[in-house]
Amino acid sequence: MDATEKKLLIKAIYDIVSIIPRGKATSYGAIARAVGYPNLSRMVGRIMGSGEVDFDTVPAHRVVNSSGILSGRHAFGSPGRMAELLADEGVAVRNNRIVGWKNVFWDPLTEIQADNMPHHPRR
DNA sequence: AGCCTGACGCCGC
DNA sequence: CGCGGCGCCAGGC
Repeated sequence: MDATEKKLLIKAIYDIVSIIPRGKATSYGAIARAVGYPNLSRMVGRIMGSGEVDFDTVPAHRVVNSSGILSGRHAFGSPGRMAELLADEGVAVRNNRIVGWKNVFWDPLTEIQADNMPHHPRR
């Protein structure tokens, strides 16, 4: 993967993360699939934790692993900060894991398609 | 080039 | 549900 491709990939990832709704969360793998690189879930995590992400504009706290576990919590300053940010949005966290993960999970692929069909109800 | 690491994910037990 | 094992792949050394 050359520098140009990587740059585009990073932008695509930021775009996805930026539209994760409040009260929802998605996973590294789901983002990787949405941007067309299904095998690069690890790289999504690497980028989120690279220190280059502006947490004020990119809601990185809404990205967890496929089980709903806050695997990136150590990058938020204090240990409980990530859970705190989620709690403020109505997402409960217990033992570093999102409570009711299946219902909180927001899949970029299916949800973005729903956004493009304004004449049909979407949740 | 080889070796190790890791905000990952899937499967089996 | 937890845990280990394995596949995955970019980056750092």
